[in-house]
Amino acid sequence: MYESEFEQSVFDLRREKLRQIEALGHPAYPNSFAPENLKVLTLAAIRGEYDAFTGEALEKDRVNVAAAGRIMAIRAQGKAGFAVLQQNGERLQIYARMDAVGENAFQLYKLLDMGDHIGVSGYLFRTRTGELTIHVDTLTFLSKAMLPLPEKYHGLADVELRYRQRYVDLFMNADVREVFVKRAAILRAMRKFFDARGFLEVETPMMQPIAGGAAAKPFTTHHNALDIDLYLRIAPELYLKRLVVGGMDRVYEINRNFRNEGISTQHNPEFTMLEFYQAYANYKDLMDLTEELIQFVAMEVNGTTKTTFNDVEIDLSQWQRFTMREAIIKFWPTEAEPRPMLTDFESVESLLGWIDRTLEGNLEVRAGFVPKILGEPLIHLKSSSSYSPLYVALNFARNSLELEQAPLGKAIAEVFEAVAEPQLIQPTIIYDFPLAVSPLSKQKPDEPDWVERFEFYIGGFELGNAFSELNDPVEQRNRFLQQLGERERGDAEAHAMDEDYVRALSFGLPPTGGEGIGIDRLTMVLTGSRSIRDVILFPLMRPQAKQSDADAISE
RNA sequence: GAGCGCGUAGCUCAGGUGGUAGAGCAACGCACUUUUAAUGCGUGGGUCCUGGGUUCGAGUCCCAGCGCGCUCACCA
Repeated sequence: MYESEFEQSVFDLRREKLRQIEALGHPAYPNSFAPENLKVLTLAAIRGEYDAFTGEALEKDRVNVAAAGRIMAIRAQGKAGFAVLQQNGERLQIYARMDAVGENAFQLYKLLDMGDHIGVSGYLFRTRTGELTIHVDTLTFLSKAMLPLPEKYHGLADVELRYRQRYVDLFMNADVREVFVKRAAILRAMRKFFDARGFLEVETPMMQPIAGGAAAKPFTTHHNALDIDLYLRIAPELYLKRLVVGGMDRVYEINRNFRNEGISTQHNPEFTMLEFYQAYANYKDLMDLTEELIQFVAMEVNGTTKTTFNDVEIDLSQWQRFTMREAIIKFWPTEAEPRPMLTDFESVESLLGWIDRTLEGNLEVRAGFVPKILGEPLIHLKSSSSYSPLYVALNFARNSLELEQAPLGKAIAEVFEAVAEPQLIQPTIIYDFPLAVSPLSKQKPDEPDWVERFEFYIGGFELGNAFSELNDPVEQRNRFLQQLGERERGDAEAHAMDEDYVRALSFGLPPTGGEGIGIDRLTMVLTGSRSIRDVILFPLMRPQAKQSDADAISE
């Protein structure tokens, strides 16, 4: 049954112990723990109630309690013994002595192992060292740990084992449990926030015939009875806006999206997103709402707007706002002058002019920043890690502009991501995005090449994306057609045509603001977790073949 | 997808320059009726990730593969 001899022998020994426990008259797997005349309390409730009581007070008026938990430490001492029970993240010590529990129960006690579940009843007292402890009268066996627990001092430290065997990680490492308690609190706070503002929580399809609403590669699945391929959704966006057309003026959805792309400390193939839509609002309204929301959630969850991420203190009550073009100028590194000016972003020619001045000015001067590789094809640049991201981005922008592979807006967005994004540690809203990278957003009235869209950043990565929704069906159809063009040119992430969505818009979508917020990433920020896998209970791992399977495969 | 690092007992980790594998916890046995990383005495436990190669000899060196982590790319 087990690959290791050690685990198999422990398992066999524990089965023998279970047999002995049954021989003493205790069921090996009882159906419940329900002592007579005594309500079973949680360990948290007992601690909450009696942690403040002195030993004298507990001696004067005896408090009888019943509780259950997993044995996390056990210290036998002749005809008595201590054990520490753990339940729901709370711990409490128990003390069992033969003259109190009787011969039979003490025999049972001696058959207990770390990891077993037991129930006890008895009275509370304080030991010589002052620790609150249950003096056990009756001992009930509940369930056996058939495998040995990890080391009791260091716990389970191997990162891979922690993700693969989260069930062990959770009861061994208290802080892991805390992260997921907070994650639940974050979801609760978000629902509270939106419910209080008249938003309706809805659920839209996760299996979609057209995977729309974002630029990403979808997972494909198949429905047998209908014999059709379906996609796991990459975003709920287009369905939620259909609901706004239908008169649900304020809706939100919190659930999973699936994107068939790379895995990193910031990306899991399935991730949780909050998306919400508010009729008669625009992106400026959502900026205010976003700042309010993040602060509210932080206060509800942590009781403070301060949080520490990557050893940097972040204040979620202090927000900055820049346009994308302003951000490039502001965050342009001084060692890489000339810094661009707003006019440089006006046309392909002006941008190319600035890029050339910048690359020439830096050539050979600052080796760490700009290596001498101007002539190289960009395919090598993109996948190489030996050049500065800034340099790679500038070259990519320049080459794609010269070869007319990308519009001006796409090049500017490229430069922005390389220059500014890593520096956006404190809460920052970046607004006014290029039309070219925003197929679903509404144009700015005075600058038709730019749209009313913003993203917000905390800790150096993007947490949310919002815009004034494009509600002109004719324009939307044109944008889809443009995306189809990019699809034909090989962009697998370009948007597909969604005729029914255009039809929905044709019935009239009111001016609407919509936003998506990555819950996993927000949880990272609020819990100080560096990896997204630390805030997802079961992150996707490559399945591990057993040795016997591996042999079979290789044959 | 690329680069770097890691993989030794159930767990946490040691194992200069190649010489047949070790500690603590856990497990098993004994002692111990207020301990708390309990203590004392004793015992067992390993395909050193997998497969090749070099060598008289490989945990150690070389090659390939697998898994994980980090960085980068894609992306949220």
